[in-house]
Amino acid sequence: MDLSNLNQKQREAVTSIGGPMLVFAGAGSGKTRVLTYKIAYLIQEIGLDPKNILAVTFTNKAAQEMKSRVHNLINVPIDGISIGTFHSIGANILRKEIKILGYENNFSIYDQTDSRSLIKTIIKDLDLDLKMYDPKTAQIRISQAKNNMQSPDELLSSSYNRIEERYAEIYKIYVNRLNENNSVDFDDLLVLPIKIFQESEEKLIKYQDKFKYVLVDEYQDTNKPQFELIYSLTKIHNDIFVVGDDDQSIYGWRGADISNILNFNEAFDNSKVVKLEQNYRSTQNILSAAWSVVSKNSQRSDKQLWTENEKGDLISILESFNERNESSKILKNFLEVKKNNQDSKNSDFVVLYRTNAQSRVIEDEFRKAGIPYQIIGGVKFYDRKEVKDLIAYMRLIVNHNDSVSFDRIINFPPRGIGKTTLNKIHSLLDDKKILDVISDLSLLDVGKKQKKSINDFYNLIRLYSDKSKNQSPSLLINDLIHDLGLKEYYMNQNTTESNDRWLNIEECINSIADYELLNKDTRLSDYLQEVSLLTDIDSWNKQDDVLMMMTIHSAKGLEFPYVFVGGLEEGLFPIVRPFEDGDIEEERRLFYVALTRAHKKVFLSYAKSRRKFGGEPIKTAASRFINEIPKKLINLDFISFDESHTNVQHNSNISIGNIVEHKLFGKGKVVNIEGEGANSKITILFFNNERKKLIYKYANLTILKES
DNA sequence: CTAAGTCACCTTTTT
DNA sequence: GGTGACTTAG
Repeated sequence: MDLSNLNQKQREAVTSIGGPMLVFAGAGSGKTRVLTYKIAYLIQEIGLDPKNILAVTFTNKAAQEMKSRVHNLINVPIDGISIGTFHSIGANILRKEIKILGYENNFSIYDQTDSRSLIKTIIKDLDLDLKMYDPKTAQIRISQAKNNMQSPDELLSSSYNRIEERYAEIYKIYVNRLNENNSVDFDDLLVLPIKIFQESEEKLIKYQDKFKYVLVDEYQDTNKPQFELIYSLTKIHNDIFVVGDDDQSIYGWRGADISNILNFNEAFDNSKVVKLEQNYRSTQNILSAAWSVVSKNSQRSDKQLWTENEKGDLISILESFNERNESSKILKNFLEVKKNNQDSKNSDFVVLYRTNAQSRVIEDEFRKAGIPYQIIGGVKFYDRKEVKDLIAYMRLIVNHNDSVSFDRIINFPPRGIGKTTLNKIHSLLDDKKILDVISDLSLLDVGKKQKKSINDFYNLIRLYSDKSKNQSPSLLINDLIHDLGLKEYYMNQNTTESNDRWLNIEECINSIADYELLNKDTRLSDYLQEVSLLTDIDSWNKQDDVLMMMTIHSAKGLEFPYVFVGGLEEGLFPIVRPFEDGDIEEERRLFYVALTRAHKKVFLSYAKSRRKFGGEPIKTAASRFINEIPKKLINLDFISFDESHTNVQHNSNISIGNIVEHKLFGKGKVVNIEGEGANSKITILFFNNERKKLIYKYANLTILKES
């Protein structure tokens, strides 16, 4: 195999076979190349069968790309390889083995919304107050417990008050309900395979034997179950190869444990470490800026990127009056770069931001200018109501236990089944399948009309269930939509909104057809699994010449010649939450990730005031991260004040983050300010955890500490 | 039971 | 400025 495209370190990583290896791969150091060559090398030079390789990537898209790159390198079919995200690999294992745990292999995969609505039902069933026992909090607690691999009983015994105990109780019921619904949530996709391996030595050996070589990308963002999974799979043969960069660890908030990478050689005996420090992506100036920022972090492995690339442009700072102004400056600079670089394409540019909410204003500006763009993230296609409704039909057709989907569609489109009737159905549930409950309506005490429509619904689902055994998903869905009269339903409303909804249904039909084309002999359940694990980024077509907009989290692993980062303001990036020392080091790593996406040029932008929730503008200050970049790397010419807007009043000396005292309510922290001056409304989170909104001029606050 | 209208909370980040 | 939960009139 020709390895002349690799530098010496990369070659070492590729050719050193056997035993655990950790590759510290800095941003732009050829990490993907190393992984691709490694897989190709294992197949071609070592003679490993592709089906004995497990490769974990961070997105499904990355998996697809890796597969085709390896194929291009060695020209041998590698269809047998197991490659995908942790979640999709977990799902595939469960499809085959979940019977051991008392589920059927046609299980549904619940997303966050589905799982939250199940939790909500449970809290209501327990007659608990939804204000006191918040479904969202419960969901977070449960997810954390699962990611710590804590059982409901373990959570219960570690609870320190009544409320926490209740959450543990909700957790316990939730686990049972999922099981009764023959459904799993996202966390289960990681945790249940581990459980199978714990309970069945035979299965564990089977998979240890199958996955003779295990490779993991973005290792710095693995969490406890993910570590556990690969640890148990590789325990015997020890052939594990991981690639990562602790400086790019940005998923701590969802349980990713940076110590997985920092302590790799303690977990895996006799491991080797290779550091890739030569960067091929960015200019020297960008790298120096990135370095000056991330080196402020205390918890990091020792390494420093270097490059042979030219110094390049300085980093430009764009200062704006407000978020609208910011958007137009981004647009203006985009147009200018394009003008000065005639061969640059729209797709050479990306606009990054900390939160999805920031995209709207920027989007407006580019739409008005007629620049084609695509937004990744935000409200996902498969999260839309109409799409979820359709998916719920498919799920119930496949899985008759799925009560969450049942509840969703029993009265959609409206067929006269209300809350009362639904409650009566649920009271007959016991441990039956939800669909079987309505197979016999003699026990159900509801009106004639209701009975008729429930019965029609039952027959419809049964009919399509039978059809699904020998009809292709796309034909099936077309018929179903026709039978439900969905087109008429949306068209009759004849609003822009309902028209949009119908278009989304059509897009959904297309996506099924596409999926069918790419995957022979697809069953409905395959498509459903695909859909639940798909993210926006997976559907991004790189061929399209469009400018991209996305959060920095979504941009992980991507690169662009020109990068704009918007909203570099204290409180937004880095984001800070009252009474919680948010992880500033993780925010800094996020900023590092943002900078290192760029090949040629970075624009950092901030606004001096910004609206939140469409409310009054709030004064904002430039992000500390901007000040962490040495002045010599910054192009100050780009700082321009908007003269027309300089007469802003800023007479109140109170600002977000101040600790204040109120005569009546005591001490608290300012978390929000709406408006300016004496009439501004100050939101204060008092130390007794009460939140109050006060008018500044009446509140008579004493500022105890400036933030 | 439905549809239309009001309200509260929201925004970190995602598989 | 958007969503989902709750309310109220038919």
